[in-house]
Amino acid sequence: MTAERRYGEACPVAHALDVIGDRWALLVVRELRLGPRRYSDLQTALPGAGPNVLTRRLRDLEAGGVLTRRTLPPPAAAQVYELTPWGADLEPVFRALARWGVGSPVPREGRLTADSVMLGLRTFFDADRVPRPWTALFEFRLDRHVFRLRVENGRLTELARGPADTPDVVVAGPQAQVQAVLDGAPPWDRVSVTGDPALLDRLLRASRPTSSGAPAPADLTPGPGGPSGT
Amino acid sequence: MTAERRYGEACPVAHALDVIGDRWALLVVRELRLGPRRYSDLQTALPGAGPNVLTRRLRDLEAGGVLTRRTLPPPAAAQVYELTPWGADLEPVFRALARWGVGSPVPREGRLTADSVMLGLRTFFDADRVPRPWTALFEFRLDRHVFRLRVENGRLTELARGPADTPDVVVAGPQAQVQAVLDGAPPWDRVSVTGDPALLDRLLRASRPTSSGAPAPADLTPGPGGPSGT
DNA sequence: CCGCATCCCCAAAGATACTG
DNA sequence: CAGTATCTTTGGGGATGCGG
Repeated sequence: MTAERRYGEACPVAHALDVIGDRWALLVVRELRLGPRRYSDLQTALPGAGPNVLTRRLRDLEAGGVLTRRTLPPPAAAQVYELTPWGADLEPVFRALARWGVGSPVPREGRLTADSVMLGLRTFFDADRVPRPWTALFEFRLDRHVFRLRVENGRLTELARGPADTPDVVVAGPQAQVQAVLDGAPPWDRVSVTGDPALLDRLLRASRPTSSGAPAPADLTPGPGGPSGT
Repeated sequence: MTAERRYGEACPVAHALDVIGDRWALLVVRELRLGPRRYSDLQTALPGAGPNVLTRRLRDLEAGGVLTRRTLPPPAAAQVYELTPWGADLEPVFRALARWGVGSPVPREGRLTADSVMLGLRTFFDADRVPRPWTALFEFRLDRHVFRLRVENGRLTELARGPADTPDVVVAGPQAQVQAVLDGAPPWDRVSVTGDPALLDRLLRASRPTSSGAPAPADLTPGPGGPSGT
């Protein structure tokens, strides 16, 4: 009998870490924030985690009540992992962590999963930086990954995988270049923006990370500091 | 060159986890939330972490910019660890984690550090559940640990280690029993409440964890579900 | 193919002893 | 008091393989 690898504290924080504190655990959850995913999706999204570790984390998180394994109905009998309601309640934790992470003194560098790029828009979206009654529907295509994002009455009401129905704006291109656009750079050679670019600009202004809760600088300076990333 | 034990993602969440995602790291930070502590304080607060692990975490967190090691001025030349401003910015992360953790389907059990008990009051304090212009000064003594807690105009403005100056209420006793009182149980045999008990009751009503952001149930039911813990 | 299970190896964590 | 040294144990990274 191993000496219980948990913290063994009644503290809610320690308890939370017992559930989502293991390596890769929270990143697995992140990849489920935009909807169910299959094992292989997670594998490609998190190449650093070997199959054994990934399986282990999925089992642990399932036992912990964070996610469930569901086998899709017979026609396409694939199995997917999805967050439980309690797992979905981790949203504020992601917001807090992401907002803290962007304030890091050391620059962050490396890859970004497509999900992570899109989640950055949601994490840093600030309703106060947008005209009161504003409604728009966006579609983003990062390589093969397609997302839709809806703003209704100045609130970000939907961010999900899959195409949008009659979008106002479609942004499409290689992930790295779409990322650059979301970070404030002008549309590049291989990025196409279909529809009103002003709508996109408005969205990006509302989604720029700010160090505090303070309003963002008025100008959209390119380079680092964009919303890219959860 | 080892294969870099970090996630290697530009995602702010992954980056945050690179800094505070290692085992014990966040609990070390928790123990510094109420002010500087010495190595031995941390050791007794986190007995599960061996001295080697503790030292490692402290060095890592220092390198990560979360805390600093400071040697107190000559008279009492002890060295203490304390949070940097950026480290102190982890407050919202603790709030989010703690509020998520209390919603766990599996009951949490185990010890609680004295700091953790007191931090629960701050984490779950809700200004909306308190009369608008309310001011009070509390002192809590859990075994040898002394804390002061100040409410000014309905806001929790101070929670720190050390005695209070002319407190309105003093709660003192063995930690386990003070904990029970904070969780809603009536004062036990060895817990003394000096001053107006109604003030304490008012504080505890404002600090009960709620599953959502919803108002707490009107009655103070004893048993599990108290504010105990970060 | 997809969804893992198995194996090997090394780096971190746990435990204990000891030292400036 | 504030760690370092040492040893053992565990978990994670990486590759390969296998059944449905």
